[in-house]
Amino acid sequence: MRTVDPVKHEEKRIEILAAAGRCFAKSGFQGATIAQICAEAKISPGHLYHYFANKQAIVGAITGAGLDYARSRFAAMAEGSDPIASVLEEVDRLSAHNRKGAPGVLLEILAAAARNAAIRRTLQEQSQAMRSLLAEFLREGQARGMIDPDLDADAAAAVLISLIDGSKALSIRAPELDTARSSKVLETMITRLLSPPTSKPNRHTLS
Amino acid sequence: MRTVDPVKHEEKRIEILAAAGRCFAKSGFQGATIAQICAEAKISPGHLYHYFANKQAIVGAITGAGLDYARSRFAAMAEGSDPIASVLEEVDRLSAHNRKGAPGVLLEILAAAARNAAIRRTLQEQSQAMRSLLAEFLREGQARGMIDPDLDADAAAAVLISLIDGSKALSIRAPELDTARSSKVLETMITRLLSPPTSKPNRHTLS
Amino acid sequence: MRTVDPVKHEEKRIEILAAAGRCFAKSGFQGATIAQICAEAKISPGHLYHYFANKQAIVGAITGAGLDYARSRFAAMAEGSDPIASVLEEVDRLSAHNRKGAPGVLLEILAAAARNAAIRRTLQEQSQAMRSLLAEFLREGQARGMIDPDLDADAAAAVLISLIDGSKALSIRAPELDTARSSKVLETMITRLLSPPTSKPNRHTLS
Amino acid sequence: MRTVDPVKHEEKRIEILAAAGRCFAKSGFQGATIAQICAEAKISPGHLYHYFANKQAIVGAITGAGLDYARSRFAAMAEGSDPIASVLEEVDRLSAHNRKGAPGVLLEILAAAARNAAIRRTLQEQSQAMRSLLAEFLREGQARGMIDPDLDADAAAAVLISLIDGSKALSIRAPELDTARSSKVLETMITRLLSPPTSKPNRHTLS
DNA sequence: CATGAATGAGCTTTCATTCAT
DNA sequence: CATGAATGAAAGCTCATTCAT
Repeated sequence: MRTVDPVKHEEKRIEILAAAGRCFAKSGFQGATIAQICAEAKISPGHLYHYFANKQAIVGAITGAGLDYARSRFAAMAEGSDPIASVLEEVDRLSAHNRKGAPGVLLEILAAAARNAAIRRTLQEQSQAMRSLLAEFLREGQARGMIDPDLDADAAAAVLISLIDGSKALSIRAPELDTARSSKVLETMITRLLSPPTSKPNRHTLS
Repeated sequence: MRTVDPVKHEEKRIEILAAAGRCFAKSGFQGATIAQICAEAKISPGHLYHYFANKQAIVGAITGAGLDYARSRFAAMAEGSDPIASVLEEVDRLSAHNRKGAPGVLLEILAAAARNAAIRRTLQEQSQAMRSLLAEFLREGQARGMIDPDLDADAAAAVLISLIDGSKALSIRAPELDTARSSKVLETMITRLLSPPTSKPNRHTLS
Repeated sequence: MRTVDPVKHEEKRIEILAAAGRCFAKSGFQGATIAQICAEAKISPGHLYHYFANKQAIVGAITGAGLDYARSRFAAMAEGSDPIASVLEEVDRLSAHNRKGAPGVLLEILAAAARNAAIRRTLQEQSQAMRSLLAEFLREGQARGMIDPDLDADAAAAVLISLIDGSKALSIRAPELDTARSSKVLETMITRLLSPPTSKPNRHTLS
Repeated sequence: MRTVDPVKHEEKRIEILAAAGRCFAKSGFQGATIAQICAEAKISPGHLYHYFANKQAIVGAITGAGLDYARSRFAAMAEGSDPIASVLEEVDRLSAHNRKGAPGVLLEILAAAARNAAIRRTLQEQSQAMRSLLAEFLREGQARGMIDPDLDADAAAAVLISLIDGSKALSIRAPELDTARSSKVLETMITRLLSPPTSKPNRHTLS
């Protein structure tokens, strides 16, 4: 009788998620209210429940989307020819949002994951996927002699990912800090970690 | 008949804070309720307000105490003779709690700081103090030729601190990961960052 | 599907105000609880806050409405031809409620105004408006030779208004008193105050 | 064993009542808290309950004391030779406090009496006593030809007392008003009400 | 006498969620 | 599809009162 256009439905859903994302970034998962999200998305509270079963579902979707994005970035990374440069670029890009003073929703997700099993599971699945991608990329680099062959690729991938989390924290801990300077240290650190022992050209990042 | 024992009062206060800390770790700052904290501390809701003006004050005290602890660790660090070894030890100690699966309250503080000005201020003050301590320590190491003299000490200190935040995140993202392996990468990374360029003894950390 | 009927909303608002008025008259501004008002209005506690931001707003609306009514009566007064008769009629009408034993909310407003700046302001604005109306009415009477020209019209207006407050108090102090007798004295008093000195027909009010 | 000095006990009781009176004047009967009263009286909450069974008892005592004072003033009145002058003086004195901007606790009592049976009873007993005193005084004046013999003494007494309530209200409704001017109207009004019809010397109050 | 720690019922207010229209 | 009125279960917090010391 009524043709529910699934495309339109999906579009609206995404629109609501975007609004929710803005609210979550501003007020946190618990702090943001359904009313706030509805106002931002310009729909009524009742209508929201046509798209999401409850608030938790919105949080879950945002969490998934946020992590999906990060993972997609990592997938794109595998295409570069210089593995270290690719990693640097990616880390830089993902911590770039910090410069705006908006820490985004990542810290919120991490804190929520510590308490909420569903979020935790999503986070861990996405993290594992990212880690696999990155580790594989590092191993390829090792095979090509461009990355320190002694490095534990899996563990190194995990640590590199956690650097991004750390850089989000850094933007809150020290907003007054010159991001150029801290980025440079970050790059030096990653470069020195990944570079093969004999080659020392990476030292140039400090000069 | 007369004097209130201020010692007893302080003891009770600390007892309540401990209970609150447990609740916050379990449910988050917003998720934990006054009733929950009171039950955990075995006092009545009304009585809690003899010790704290409001919930925010409890959050503030917990935040302050948690950060104080971290800072006190950094102050102790300055006493070691080998600066790199001292840094490694401290980073290790502060991310050690992760192994228990209890991420503690640090991620909660970071997420809360993004939205709450009072918490943010506390966090930033403590962070700055820690950064100063650590930067000074690094500079001394540079003067003694034990740390790369080209390193931007202030920025390096900031990044090192954020590594701890990252390691907390890591413990949630990948609890299944062997902490020994990730710790080793972490140590390698720090060692290579801090070591002076000519000396290559630090490479041994991988072997 | 669409428009909120603003008429219905306003009707409900008035309904709630009426319920609140009954509760305030029974229990006072502080004594009446939100739960009590909701029960009286047959709505849920949460729903009340769709119509009023907080309890104070309800008190303010009741205060405003109560005083508006009194002022509207004074405005109507200016139409009589015999000024003294008009004043008597109005004073009588406004203290008439007392006979039911229900003192209404006026004394509550007066007591609250002594401590609450917002209520005080409303009360004073309304009082000033009433006083201006009444003073102007008296001055017209003086011009027409029907009111004692030596009378300070502004001060007399203020005193006449306070007579109504006093009559509310009287109904509580002495409910057993014959209202006909006290009303007669009140009328005599007002008549003798307002009448021009030479004419003595006003004395008849006692006979 | 322990000699409870009943004099000291009574003194303390009065001290507490004075403190309570200040708090009630500032915050109202419901608004003032036991803690506030204790702070003002410089005693502990527990100790307060050695002197009063509960808060209601304090309110009752304050109510009684406040009304006692007013009644005592009326008793003193009976000694003057010119009855009208005595009444004027008394009304003036009792509304004098208003000039300080402090409306005192009378309006609070009136509002409370509308809802609380115990307070109402106290108020009505005291009011009746005052009314009897004043009515008798007026009757004596009538016998001596100094007060209008046609006046209903009882009702007039009631109305005169309510004038004082009204003047308290006036001080809140119109604090900006010149008290000298309103007092003068008040005096004129009372004088004209009470004066015997033939004598017209009272008119001088306006000149 | 005197203290203040302790209680717990009850207050105002918020908010995810439902449902008649 | 879409609305927003309506619900009601908490939440944080207050405060009169009690009681061990």
